[in-house]
Formats: sequence, C-alpha cells, structure tokens
Amino acid sequence: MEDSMKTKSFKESEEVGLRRGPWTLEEDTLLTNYILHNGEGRWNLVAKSAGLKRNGKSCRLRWLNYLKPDIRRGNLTPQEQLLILELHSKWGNRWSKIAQYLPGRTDNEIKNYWRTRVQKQARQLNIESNSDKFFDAVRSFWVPRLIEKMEQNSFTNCCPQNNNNKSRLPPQSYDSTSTQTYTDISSQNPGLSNIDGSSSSSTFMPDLTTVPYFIDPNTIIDGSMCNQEGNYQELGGYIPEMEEYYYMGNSDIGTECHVAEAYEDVTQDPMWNVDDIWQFRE
DNA sequence: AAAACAGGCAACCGCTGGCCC
DNA sequence: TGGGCCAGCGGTTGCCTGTTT
Repeated sequence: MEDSMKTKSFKESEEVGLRRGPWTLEEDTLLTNYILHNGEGRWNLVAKSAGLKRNGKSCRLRWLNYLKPDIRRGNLTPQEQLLILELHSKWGNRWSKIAQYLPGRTDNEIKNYWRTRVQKQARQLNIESNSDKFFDAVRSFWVPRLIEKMEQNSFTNCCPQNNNNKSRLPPQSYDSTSTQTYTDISSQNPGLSNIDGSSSSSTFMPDLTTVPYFIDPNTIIDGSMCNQEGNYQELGGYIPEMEEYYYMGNSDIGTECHVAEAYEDVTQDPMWNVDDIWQFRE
C-alpha cells in the first residue's frame, strides 16, 4: 500500500475527528448497547447514533468480528480445521463463504488461521500453499492427523470410566498410500458442490457418519455435545443455503453428559514430521 | 534481566457491486 | 444512465505478547 494513500486516509479521519486503532471498553459498551436496543441498521448511522467517534466501517468490523454475542472465540477444533481445508480446496480465499459453514467463526478469524497456520505449514514443506502438491500433502498427512486428534479427543473426553483409565488408544498409523477413503461432504450437502458445479473428487473430508463436526471445545463428549443445561445433543453443522442444521445421527451415547475439562490445542501441533517434510521436499 | 525475534490477531485499507435517486 | 452512498469482501499492516538468545 502506498504511503501517500495511507497518509491521506489517516488525515481524512483526523480531519473529521474520527478515532482509529484499538477499541476501548467504553466504545465497545456504547456500540453493543446501541445495537442490542436498535439493531444493526446502517453502520454510519449506528456510529453516529451510538455516540462513537468511529466510522461505520470500523463499527461494523468491531461488531461482526468481536462483539456479536454468537461469536465463538478460542482455538479452532480439528473438525473446524478439516472443514476449512475442505472448503478452501473448493472455493479458495472466499473467507466469508467459508465462514458461513462454521457457525460463530468470522471470516477474519478463518483468514488469519489460513495465513498464520496453514501457510506456515506450507512454508515448512517449501511449497506453495495453493499448489496441488500442498493439497496432496494435506490429504496425506494433515487430514489423517486431524482425524487422529479428533478420535483421541473424543476418546479422552468421553466415558467417565475412560477418564480414569490411563491407557490410550494406540496411535493410528496413516500411510499416505493407504486406501482410506474420504467422503465428499458435497454429496450430502447440495450447498457444497464445487465452484464449477461438479461434485468433488479430490476433497479432504472424512466420512460424515464417523466424524463429528462443530464440536464445542468445552463440551465434547464422545462425539456429542452438551448444551448449557447439561443435556445431550447430537453434533451438527449449519447449512446456510438450506437454512437448517444437519446433525450427526447414530450416536449410541448414554444420556449422561459430562463436560470436558480441557481441550488439547491441536492448532499448535506441527502437522508434518521429519519424514513427511523430506518426502515432499525431494 | 534485557534485547531481539517471531507469531497471532485486531483493525485498517482499497476495491467491487448493489441500491437509490 | 451515471453518480453517490453503503455494505461486504479479501489483502495488508502493525501492535501486542510470548519465546528465544
């Protein structure tokens, strides 16, 4: 970005007395209270009416990315990461479109995740993050590990008797040449067809009948989740085009619901081991 | 203990398209 | 039809914080 343009914008903001930079608690409160009482409406009007010295754009961004009550914060779950990988393979950098499939997550958050985590992994392999080679690497190594994490988390967090049992499932070894199959989510969700309208043939998604989606990190239990009242509910995701949630059925969970105390932060894990890196660097 | 560095993320920017007059 | 306004989008920047030296 040219400095001259930046300077111009900055001066323009200053000339009309608009604030920039990080939001204060007071500003957050003003904006939140105003929107809760009056709705979103026109953002420039919102900014003025709420008594904020911000432009409408800034208010909109702050509300949508931070203040909105249904925003989910915290690390992305393996399920969400899988979905992002899948959807990005279909749509590329269409962050807002991808965000529609991750309730409570913002396009900004997903974009940041991609740029900081995914592109970092690509750099480790010394390949372009949008290249076929990188997608191959993701399919062969990253996805299986995410699934492994999901299974481990599910196992760790389920069933009280298991929590007392120090043994763990043996780590599954995923061979990149294995015939493990992944079912295209688009075959079950019309809204997820490829951009060109075809059904996907090279997607990352595991079989939906075995993998839970949109697990709340704080309420995982054996492939299901507890609502705030502690009641069990099955996992699902929101399909914007159909304006409905889909659910992962066939769960033979008991009715007792236990909230997991901790959730392993899989986003910090390196997705490749040394062998993987050598294989893709040759 | 302090400086340097790196990573994460909130916030900004310009561009685009839709709507209205 | 064209100009102005606005919302939404994706790209980029820069600050803050944690880690390393």
